[in-house]
Amino acid sequence: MKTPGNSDRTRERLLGAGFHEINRRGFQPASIDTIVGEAGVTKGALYHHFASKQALGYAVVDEVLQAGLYQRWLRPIERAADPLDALIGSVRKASQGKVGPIDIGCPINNLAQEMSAVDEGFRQRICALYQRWEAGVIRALERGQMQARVRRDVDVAEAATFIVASLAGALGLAKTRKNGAPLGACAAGLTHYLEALRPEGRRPASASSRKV
Amino acid sequence: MKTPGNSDRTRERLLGAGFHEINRRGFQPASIDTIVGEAGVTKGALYHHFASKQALGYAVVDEVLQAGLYQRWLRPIERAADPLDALIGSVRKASQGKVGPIDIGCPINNLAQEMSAVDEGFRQRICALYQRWEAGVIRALERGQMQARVRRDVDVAEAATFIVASLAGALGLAKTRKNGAPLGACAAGLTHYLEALRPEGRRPASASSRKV
Amino acid sequence: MKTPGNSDRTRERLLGAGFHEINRRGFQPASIDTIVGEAGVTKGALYHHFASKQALGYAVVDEVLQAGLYQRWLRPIERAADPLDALIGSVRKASQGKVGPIDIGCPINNLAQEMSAVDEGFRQRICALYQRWEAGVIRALERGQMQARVRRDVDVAEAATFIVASLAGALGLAKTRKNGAPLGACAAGLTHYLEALRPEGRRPASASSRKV
Amino acid sequence: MKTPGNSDRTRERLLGAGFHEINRRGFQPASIDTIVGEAGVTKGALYHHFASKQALGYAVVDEVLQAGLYQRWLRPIERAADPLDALIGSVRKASQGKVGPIDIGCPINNLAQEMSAVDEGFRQRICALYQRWEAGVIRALERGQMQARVRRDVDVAEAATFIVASLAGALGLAKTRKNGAPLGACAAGLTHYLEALRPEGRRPASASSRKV
DNA sequence: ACGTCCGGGACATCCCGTTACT
DNA sequence: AGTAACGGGATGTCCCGGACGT
Repeated sequence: MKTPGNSDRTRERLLGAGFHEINRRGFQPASIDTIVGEAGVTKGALYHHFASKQALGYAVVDEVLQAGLYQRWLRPIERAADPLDALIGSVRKASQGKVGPIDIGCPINNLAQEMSAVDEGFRQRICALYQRWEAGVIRALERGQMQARVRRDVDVAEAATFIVASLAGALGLAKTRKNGAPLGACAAGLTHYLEALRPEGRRPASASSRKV
Repeated sequence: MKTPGNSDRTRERLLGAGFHEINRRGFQPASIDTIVGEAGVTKGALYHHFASKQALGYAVVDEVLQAGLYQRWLRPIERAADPLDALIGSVRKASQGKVGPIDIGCPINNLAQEMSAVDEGFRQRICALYQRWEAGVIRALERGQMQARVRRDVDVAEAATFIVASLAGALGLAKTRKNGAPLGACAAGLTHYLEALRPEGRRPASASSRKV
Repeated sequence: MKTPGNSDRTRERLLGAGFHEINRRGFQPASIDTIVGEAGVTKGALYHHFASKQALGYAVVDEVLQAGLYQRWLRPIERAADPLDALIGSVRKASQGKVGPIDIGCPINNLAQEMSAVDEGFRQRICALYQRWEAGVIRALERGQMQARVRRDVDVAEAATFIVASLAGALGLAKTRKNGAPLGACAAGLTHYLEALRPEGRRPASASSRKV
Repeated sequence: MKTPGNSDRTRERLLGAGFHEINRRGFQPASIDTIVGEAGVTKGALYHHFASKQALGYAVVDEVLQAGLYQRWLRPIERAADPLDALIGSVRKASQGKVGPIDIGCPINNLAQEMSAVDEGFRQRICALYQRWEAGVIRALERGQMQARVRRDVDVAEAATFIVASLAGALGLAKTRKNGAPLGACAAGLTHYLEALRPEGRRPASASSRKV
């Protein structure tokens, strides 16, 4: 049980349980006892791997949230033939996903609201996460520009901020509403928004006659 | 000292201190002792006015947050000649406001992220708040339709959800970033978005040539 | 049980139990649980009266140790007809006292050795205690000078420091030895020492022929 | 790296770090983790050399404190031409030494106060140390008797106890006061004390006219 | 001879809410 | 309406020592 090879596994179990608890209750109310119980280890093990609850929280942001962000939002638009459609598609998929209490909501947004004003280390790490997110969206928009689906004069950084903000906001609303409808509204809204960013000629006439 | 009528003042001091602490630390980590200390009363007084910490939190949502929402986001668009411009104006004003740690961020969003999955009573109250917000935006959009600034076939409820989501998201981003830039991006984004909602003829040609 | 009148009694029970535990184990190893158990109250009560374990420790020094010092060492020499004899008498009495684990040893010295280098607040308080002790001895020596039992040219402050140091040291030795013999040796030693402080003529010839 | 012969060096590093920590914080609050950190080894190494924290403490007393006692207090009076002057000289030297937080104070006294009533093994070891100390002083007094500087009828064991007690007490006071003055007072006091132990004729007339 | 991982348990602190009292 | 004393319990942290591997 105490073989050195188990070390990494223990660490990951703790990260997983930590992420789960932080996501369910928030970081501050998250109980160390619950986390170690869920991970199936003792507090001695936790404090061997992490210097403090804060350090565990930081590691959750740096490793778990980062990986989740990439998996769920960045990878789908990374190599898609049409990055803008892929973006909208991700949102639509999220809106139809299981409405379980965990699948819904945005862990990054949760932590951001709770910890930004309380702990500078968290704030910086979450900031970095948002920037990674925006960077991914920026790349998607730039590829859209190359495909002539987005006007060249669009401030892609600003647009990316708006897109990420509306996504985070919709995920938050969905969590409170307990259903995916806000994400659907967000997908529709972003579709309209991107429409306004298209070159003149490519604005589809059909869109204006569809009920949205 | 115990003049009659002090009761209401005590209650409001408690609500104020409660709002302040909840906004600073979150509801769960907020300490009753700190709240009563800030309000300048003792715990007995608090528990005379509120049955529990939870009841105080509910009252903060129902009274303080509701009033703040109206003041900051609903009233400006209520009787404005051009409700859509008033909406964008509010966002722009928020983006330029003092970047103090309290002025920034959205108390509703904070509580929503923290408490939605934890306490059903909070969730419902915050839901009601969001619905009031959306209702106000819906009325603005409907008046926009009457002014022929918004197409008749637009699903105003869905649009309102999108607008509120992007606002809440941008306020959250601004809190994490510690500056109002995301709100600026949101204002710009919403401007573009509303543009796509306008009737064909009224789409300003100048907008498409402006750097945004 | 929760009447306001009980407040002082609870506080004193805590001080008593705190003194007891600090004296038995030392301040740092003293357990809050043991203290409250011995006092028959709960931790809530303790932290209502004292902000921290440190604050309790400070109060023990300021109140309990101070009172004990006065009772055991200062009052006996305060109004004695012959202050020097009273001083020696106190030491002799201590050397014959019950050799229980508590009666022996010097609580002040205990705390001094443990905490002087660790906590500045303790150091200052213990310093003040020692100074009170020396002040009492100084007054005794000055009265000895007026009674022509001590030479006028003796540096009474220095002598008082030496006397207090030898007392504290002997009490410490007695604690380690688990018997009062070191105090007897101290009484004998101080007798000799004071002899050397007497005016020429008053040096008793008999003393030099006694086995000491 | 694991050259043979490193074992002893590791042991001594642990003893050194153990002594340092015990002297700084006391034995009970001393942290094994801090000790091994300071020694630059890991806990595995410590528990290979010592069965427990207690065993390390015992070894510190038996080896480090014993050596320090000999070096600082016993050797100077062992072969001195005039052992009594050498004794006083040692005290005076200590009173003028660097007033660093470590140079001052008496490690034996520290441990004695903390552990005598708590751990019988410590008590016995410290007792043995004190007895070694007294034995050294006894030999010095006996040589003083042979040099006719001390009366033959003096109880040298009792006198040695008094001298050691006053030394330990003065060292303790010096630690609390954070300066060497108590040691100066002790040197002066012991000078007077030894004066009273001299044979009649050898009592220097000059001493009684000096301001002391 | 010594490093790593981790178990079991104690520690000081804080917190919410109640009771007796004014 | 408001206060002070206090109960019962949970929290994050740390700590000693042992099991295991090299």
